[in-house]
Amino acid sequence: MSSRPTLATVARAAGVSPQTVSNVISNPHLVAPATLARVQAVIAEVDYRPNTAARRLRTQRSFVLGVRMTTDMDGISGYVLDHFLHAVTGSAQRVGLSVMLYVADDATAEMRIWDQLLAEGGVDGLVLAHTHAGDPRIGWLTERQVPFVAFGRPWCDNGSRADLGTHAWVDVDGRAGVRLATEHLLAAGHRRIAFLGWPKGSGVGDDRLAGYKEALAACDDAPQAVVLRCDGSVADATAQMALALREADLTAVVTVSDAVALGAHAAIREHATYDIALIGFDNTPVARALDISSVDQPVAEVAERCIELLKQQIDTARRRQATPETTAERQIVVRPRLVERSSSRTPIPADID
Amino acid sequence: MSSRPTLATVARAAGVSPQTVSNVISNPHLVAPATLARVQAVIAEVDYRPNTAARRLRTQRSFVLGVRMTTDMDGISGYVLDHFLHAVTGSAQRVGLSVMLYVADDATAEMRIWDQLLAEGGVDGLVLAHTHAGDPRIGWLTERQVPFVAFGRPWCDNGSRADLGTHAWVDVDGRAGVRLATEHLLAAGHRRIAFLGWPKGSGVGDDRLAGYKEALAACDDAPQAVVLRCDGSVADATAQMALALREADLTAVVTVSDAVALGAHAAIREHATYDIALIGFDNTPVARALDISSVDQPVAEVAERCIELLKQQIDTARRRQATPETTAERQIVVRPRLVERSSSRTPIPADID
DNA sequence: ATCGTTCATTTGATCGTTCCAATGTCGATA
DNA sequence: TATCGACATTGGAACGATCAAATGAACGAT
Repeated sequence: MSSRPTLATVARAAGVSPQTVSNVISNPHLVAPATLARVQAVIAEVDYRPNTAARRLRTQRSFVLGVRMTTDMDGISGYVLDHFLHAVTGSAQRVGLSVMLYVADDATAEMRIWDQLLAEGGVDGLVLAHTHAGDPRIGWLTERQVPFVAFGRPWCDNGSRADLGTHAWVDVDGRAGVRLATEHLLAAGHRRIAFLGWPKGSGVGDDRLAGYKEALAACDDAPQAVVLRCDGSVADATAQMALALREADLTAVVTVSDAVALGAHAAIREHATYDIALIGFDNTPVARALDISSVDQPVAEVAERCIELLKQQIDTARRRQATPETTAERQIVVRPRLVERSSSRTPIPADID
Repeated sequence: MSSRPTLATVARAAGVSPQTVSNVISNPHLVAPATLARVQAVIAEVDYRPNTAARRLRTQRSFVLGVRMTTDMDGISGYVLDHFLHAVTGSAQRVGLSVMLYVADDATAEMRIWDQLLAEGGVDGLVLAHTHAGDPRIGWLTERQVPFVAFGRPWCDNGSRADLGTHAWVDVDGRAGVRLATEHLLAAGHRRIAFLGWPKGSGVGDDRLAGYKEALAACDDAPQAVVLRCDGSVADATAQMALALREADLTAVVTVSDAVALGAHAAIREHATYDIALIGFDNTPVARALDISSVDQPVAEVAERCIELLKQQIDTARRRQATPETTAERQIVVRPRLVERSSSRTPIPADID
């Protein structure tokens, strides 16, 4: 009934003290080369693995990140968060951290859970998503000096974009993404391009819309902007798109999301007399399935950056230093890319324009 | 600079020994009512929380479950696993366990990670998905007596259904689900119902197909079975459905998945001269968005059962008893339900039949 | 009055690691 | 030769809880 080897076991076998074995594992540079090799050989031979519970107790660190498990009822866009979570787990794993999930019904419940996790020493840091300006959670974490990073800027949902906070976040440049999509259509010769977005006032939605306008403004021909809006659901997207098809002579549409693109797709199939180019946003399986071009969020890169920022905070917080980086260095925007599919390669009708 | 209170702190304040405080928390029934109340008052007052690292070190348990984070490239069906993960996290949380994620590229990598997690004392048990007959992982875990439970039966993918293993699993009765869907259509008067499934040989797919056949066989009118197959992709589903529409006079279709339903939906919209009833499987956001009826997998219940089974194993494994339950008691099948939407309420054309 | 039980509580050891400070060794410098 | 500093290693304590066994008190049975 031999139980797992411990530091002491290895130490005895290698003829050194437990502390030296500990150093071999955590601070190899403190150990003389010859000793290092010998101890490492013993470690390999007896298949020693450090006990994380003991390490956590002694170091007062958990090496664990907390992430809230959400299920967007909207669903189609939940895909992005799902992939983000996957990427975060991978990135964390690579730097010796692990990801622990929790669920909470609302912000209050979430803070209650944090309180517990932090008090019990369950987590060293947190990864957030869906932050908004004035989000109580941000203040809560900041006050308590809890290391955390958010996926997404804390947009103001009233339309203003004053305060992007001082906390660490990583976001995808939605404006650049939509601009990319619009420019792609312009380059293909389209001159009657609509943008089908969300209601005015959503930070993310307005940002993406801005990208559309920028692209048009930068175009020599200066085509007229056609801004359509829907509530974000597939059904309403279909309705609004159908309506627009009756009134305007469009050759292309850029949508604020793939859910909306799906709705637009249906309307086009049903009501358009000729094929209309379509580009969505998020590059979800639905877009892939229906061969709809879409703007792809580089979630893997976002995740990698998040973990970097978080690890920095955790490491410096431990040494009780003030965080040295400036706010700007802790707020990162990454560029999305356009995934071209057949939906944006439709021929432009000759009799239009 | 007051750090968090410990057992000793509380013990001193309450005038008892640390062990008594420990009992108040973990075994209240061992403590006299008066003492219990007094200690609990102190605990509340100083806001004491037990340190998990210390508990884990002493008890040699982690109270953590490992779950592999996957991202189905198929995507649309990834939705089910996503919700399952959410539910598992919630159920675990409710019984004092937490969920830790890890990623792995293949079964070998996964076992390597397990080896590490188990050796380091990182997890007490595992939750698996996507098991199949002869899955090397099942043997690996069984040999090492690691508590685990799987979502889904370990189907044989060669068509036989001999061995469902002796390990614990919870699955959704796909056959019953499709039978439910088919019966619903039969009750509505449909007599020309097709089933659009996956290629022969997939355990899950064949099981669902069996439900279709059962329903038809149980019907007095005994309509003819029309079994269509596609590779599971949206595109191929569209193609196969379009083909079938040209050859057979169908009034309704049941599909093996929502991805396939999406494809069928497109084909119907494009090629059918009259509206054809449609029922999918998985009740994903896509089905909801397009108002397609679908068979809903009760993932919350599956998760709850999984956690129950797992907790049992963990608790008994710790006491080094042989697991008392029989295999049958550790293999649970739960029934899905049909979510009716407009896609299955289409009128039946009069000139057919 | 003594003994044996049960119940409530305490004592002391232990889980496996890392922190902190001390020790010993060596070569370089004065 | 004595002193210093840099380096390699060690000893002892501590992290905060629980286990296992011992103690003490209360109480009915003998």
